[in-house]
Amino acid sequence: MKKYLDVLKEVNLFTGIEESELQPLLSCLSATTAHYEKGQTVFFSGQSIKQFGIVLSGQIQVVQDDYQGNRSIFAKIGSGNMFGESFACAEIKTLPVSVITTTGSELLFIDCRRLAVPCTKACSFHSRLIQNLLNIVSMKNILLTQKIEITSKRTTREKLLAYLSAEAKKARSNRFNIPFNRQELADYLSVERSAMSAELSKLRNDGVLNFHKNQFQLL
Amino acid sequence: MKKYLDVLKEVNLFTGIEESELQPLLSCLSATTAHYEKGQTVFFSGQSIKQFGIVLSGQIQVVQDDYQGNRSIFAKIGSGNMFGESFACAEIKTLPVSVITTTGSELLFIDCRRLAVPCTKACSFHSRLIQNLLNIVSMKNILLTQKIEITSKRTTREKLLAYLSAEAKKARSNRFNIPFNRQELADYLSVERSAMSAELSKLRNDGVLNFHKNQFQLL
DNA sequence: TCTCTTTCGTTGGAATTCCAACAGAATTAT
DNA sequence: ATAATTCTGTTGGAATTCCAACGAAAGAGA
Repeated sequence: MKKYLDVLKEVNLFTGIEESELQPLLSCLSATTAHYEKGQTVFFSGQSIKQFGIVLSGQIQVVQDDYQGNRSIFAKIGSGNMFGESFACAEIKTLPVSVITTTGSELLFIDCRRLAVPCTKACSFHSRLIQNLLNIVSMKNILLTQKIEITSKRTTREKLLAYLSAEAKKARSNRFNIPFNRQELADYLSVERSAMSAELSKLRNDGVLNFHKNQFQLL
Repeated sequence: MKKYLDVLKEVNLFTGIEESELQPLLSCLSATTAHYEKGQTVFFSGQSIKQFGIVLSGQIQVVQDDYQGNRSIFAKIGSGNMFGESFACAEIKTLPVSVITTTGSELLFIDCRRLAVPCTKACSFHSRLIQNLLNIVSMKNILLTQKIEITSKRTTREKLLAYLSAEAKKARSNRFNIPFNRQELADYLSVERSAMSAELSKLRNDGVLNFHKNQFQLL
């Protein structure tokens, strides 16, 4: 666990927690780690979860597949970030999404109830963690609201522009990289890959943007 | 404020709070009420909010309008429910949505920071409220995820079926009422109203469902 | 370096949505 | 009760997306 302390101290769940408190905290919470290979399913759609995860290394995606084989990507989550926290907190009976690894990954798992309920040791950090968790879940809601802004656009062109504008704003530059390949971007925008490529080419020909692989520039 | 105690004690923010504690709690939090007429804007897109609202009576919608005049409805919220809590908790600088009343409404406003930070009186309910708020924000997260499930479908037919199936599940019956008129339903599903009506007619002719106004039955 | 696999962009046809316009039904206001 | 307004469903054409197929470019593995 020590090898990941550098990662963990940057996790916003632990904001305001002294570095020296991290190890006892994780012990108190019975946190566990697990290694996953690329392409493995961490949480299956339909299951009930009580633990959420933190990505120590690697990358995961939150996805939903329909019966026709269309995949929707809800989010891509990298090192130092959390996943599944809302479902674990709400104690939902059937997870509506799956969580899969897109690279080999080390993941940390924490039981939500143990975090939220003060233990017999009356550890002082429980209330700090709950405050932090409230802030994190609120921020996730804002990200989901932004995703709805994108998926509720009527045309592929509008979805692309909404997404790329948001990425530019996040990068504070009109030159930025996106974290998806073409198929993943199409799945994130819920459109068809080849039609999206055609639309990207049109946008370039119209002088709206330039791109090369995952590098984009808004003009 | 007394007239709404019956409503307030059912609000899940106050779960586990004694009815006798409600009035002092609201005083401690400097909660305020306001009356809005139908069609008024409660929160404007772009503003920064520190307070969230509780609907005492009436109904509000969370919406987003684009420059072409297309409206997306994110949610419709009625009596006894909260709105804006994720944005207030996260202290976001620019609200990405607007909140408007669809009927005359009485709304209660609570400052998120006052709720989350124990006051000088060391009132005991702050930690209970934060636990409740975490649960509520998590549940909102799940509702947003369910909305993305709908808006990420590729066809109007699929969006309708996804939405109506979810409403049936919520009603625990294949006969149920939906809370929208046709234009509102189209805005909620992010599709065009007349095309959606045509698709509803097709679904009825295909023997998939029956409907009359806002009454639906899945076959 | 070569071979195999994956990714990306293009294309044309089928499917679907959007849009404007309209008429009739339902609702609201007088 | 009547008039005005709003809501709903229909229609046809334009616009757009999906889809399958394909070839070229890029990347990975031997």
